[in-house]
Amino acid sequence: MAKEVLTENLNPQQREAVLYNDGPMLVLAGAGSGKTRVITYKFAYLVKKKRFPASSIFTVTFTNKAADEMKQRINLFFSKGLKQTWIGTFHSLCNRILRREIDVLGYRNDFSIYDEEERASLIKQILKDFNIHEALYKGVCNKISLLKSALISPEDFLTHNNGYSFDEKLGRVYLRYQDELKRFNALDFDDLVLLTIQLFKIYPSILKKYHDLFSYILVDEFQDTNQSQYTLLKILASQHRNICVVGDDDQSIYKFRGADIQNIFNFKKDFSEVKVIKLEQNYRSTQNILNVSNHLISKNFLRNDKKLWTDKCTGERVFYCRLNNEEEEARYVARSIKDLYLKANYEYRDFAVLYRINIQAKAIEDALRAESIPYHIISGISFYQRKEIKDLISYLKVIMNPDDNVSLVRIINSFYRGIGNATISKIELEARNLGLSLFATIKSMIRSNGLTLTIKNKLHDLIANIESISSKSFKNTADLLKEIIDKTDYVNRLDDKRLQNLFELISSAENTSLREFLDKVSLISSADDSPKGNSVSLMTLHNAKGLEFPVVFIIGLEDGILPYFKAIDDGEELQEERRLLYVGMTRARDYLCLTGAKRRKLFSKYQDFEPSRFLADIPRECCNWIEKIQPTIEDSNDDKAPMPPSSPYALTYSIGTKVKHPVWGVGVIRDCYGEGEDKKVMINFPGIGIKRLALKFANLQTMA
DNA sequence: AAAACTCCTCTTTTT
DNA sequence: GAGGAGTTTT
Repeated sequence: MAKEVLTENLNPQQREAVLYNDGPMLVLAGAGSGKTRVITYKFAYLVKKKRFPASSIFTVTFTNKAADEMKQRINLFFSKGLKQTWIGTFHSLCNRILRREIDVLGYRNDFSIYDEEERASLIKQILKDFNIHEALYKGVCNKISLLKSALISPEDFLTHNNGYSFDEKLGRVYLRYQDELKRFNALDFDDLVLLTIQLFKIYPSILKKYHDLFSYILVDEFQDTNQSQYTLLKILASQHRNICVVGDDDQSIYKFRGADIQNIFNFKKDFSEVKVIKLEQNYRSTQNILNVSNHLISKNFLRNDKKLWTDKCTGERVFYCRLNNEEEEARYVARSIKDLYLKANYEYRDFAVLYRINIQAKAIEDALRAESIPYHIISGISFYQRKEIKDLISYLKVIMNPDDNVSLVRIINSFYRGIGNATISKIELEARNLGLSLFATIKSMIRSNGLTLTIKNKLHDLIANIESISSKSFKNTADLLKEIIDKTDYVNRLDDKRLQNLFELISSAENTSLREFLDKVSLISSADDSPKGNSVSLMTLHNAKGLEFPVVFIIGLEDGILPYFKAIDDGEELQEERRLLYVGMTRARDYLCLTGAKRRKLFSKYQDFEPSRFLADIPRECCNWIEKIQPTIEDSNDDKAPMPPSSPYALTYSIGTKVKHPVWGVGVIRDCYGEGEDKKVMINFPGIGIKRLALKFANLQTMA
């Protein structure tokens, strides 16, 4: 049975946001204020009550995870489920449009999509050609991406600088990069949005088609849009002006990737008739946590003022503890986790440790391991970025789009070893001379005589394999992948673990066409990072956005770490660091614990750190403020977790022991206290809860 | 193709 | 001061 659109389930502001649909609306949604709820209800309301076709609502977010969650929650309102919808990320929705329309822009619709790595290898190649130090590629990639997200074309960029500066060179690299992408029939992530804009600007008739198709635009995480994304939204909304954007300027933490917080303020100017709604009721955190967070963020200037409130209780005080060094900090965190785990009714999955930079995780890992606390790290490295996976995907890309030189070179290097860079350069030079693709050039060079026989044989294999695979039709992409593996000796060089990954890739390719599969793997980065097992989560503050945990630790509250030293001299960046801390704090439901170290190792040398300047922005009366700083003497025994087992009882019933109780069944000992006859245990019985029992009467049985 | 050497960086990373 | 990437040497 489909869920009803019951607006009584919403608070007044949420309801207003759902019911209002006479033009542009800006919903300023504070952390934990139910913004996804508003978007899903609004979607359902528009379709069920206002008779908008579901396929006419362009609903856009930033991550696949968010898009999937939204789809799922929207589908609950429709008994049959929706089939044709436009709910997705900017990139996936643009991709969908471009796959249909791109031919007018001089690309074929079997274009490849390049990720960071492929972009980097193309840029490296260009730098080499231009005799520019190749090691600069990272900075060049970044700058080009920022230019593209700011809608500055190579031509614009070249005309706006006037000398032989570095920018002049950068401009020429940028120009060449775009030309090469087109020659390879490839788009990078930025192009997906950029070319969609171009398409609409150059071809009004195509724009008309999509104007007629989309009658409402819903945008999530609007504060994270860059200029090109916002431009696309403006173009799409220009006719009917039915656009609702939801966001929170206080949670804008992706400036370094081009996100422009200014878009929130521009929205009010560009759509002067805008209706602004603030969602300030928070359904997540205790009052203490909100007090602390509100105070902190209020120190930022240039923001839409908001004050989160809750009808939850005051809750525990926010902890702040400063320790001597990173090891002690980590030990403090680990022991606090264990302590809370044992004393309160929390699972390990209820805890998160958040940090500014990835290297901070190391000390925490060591400490958690020492306390045998299970944990997992949520990081950016994904399944699809592994070498063996990307090699296979490159093979698929060449099969779909033989002009894709970056992928072709990659598969030559990984599948047809023995062909070195010298040979590849020779072929590339020839390709330029002939004005042919690399693939066609290789074909012609096999027949000419400028190469050794061994190399010719390898190249012949390459061409023959690709052509034979391309000419066959496969039931699905899994079979295609198997064929590639059969025809090459690639798998012989892989160890078991990598082989296992390949099997996983193959099974994920069942039931999809080549095109679908490549779109999926190109536009997904992190392969479903759903929390593995019941363990503590470790992640950067950036990765924590959108999540929530009952207990949150934020470590490294030091000037130089948070705020990071590179951001300290720049007012804008300092504000972003403050927002980063704010995002971290507002992840917490019940407990928030901040820690810092006096001394830590950074860049392989010990340095002293002052407490974070942000600590001055939070009200102490909401906190428990502890400084565990010992000048020199190693003295860490006074803060050991409360569990030193010494009596015979404690030995048999030490923490973690599985026991069986005649009434409650099997449980795990969480705490053990008291002496002799009065000894009591605290036991967590799964599904029943925590019981405190006197050991004398409990009648426990130890289990293996 | 592996080994040795040198140089460089050292923040965060939705697609 | 470690670790990665690129380059040169064997």
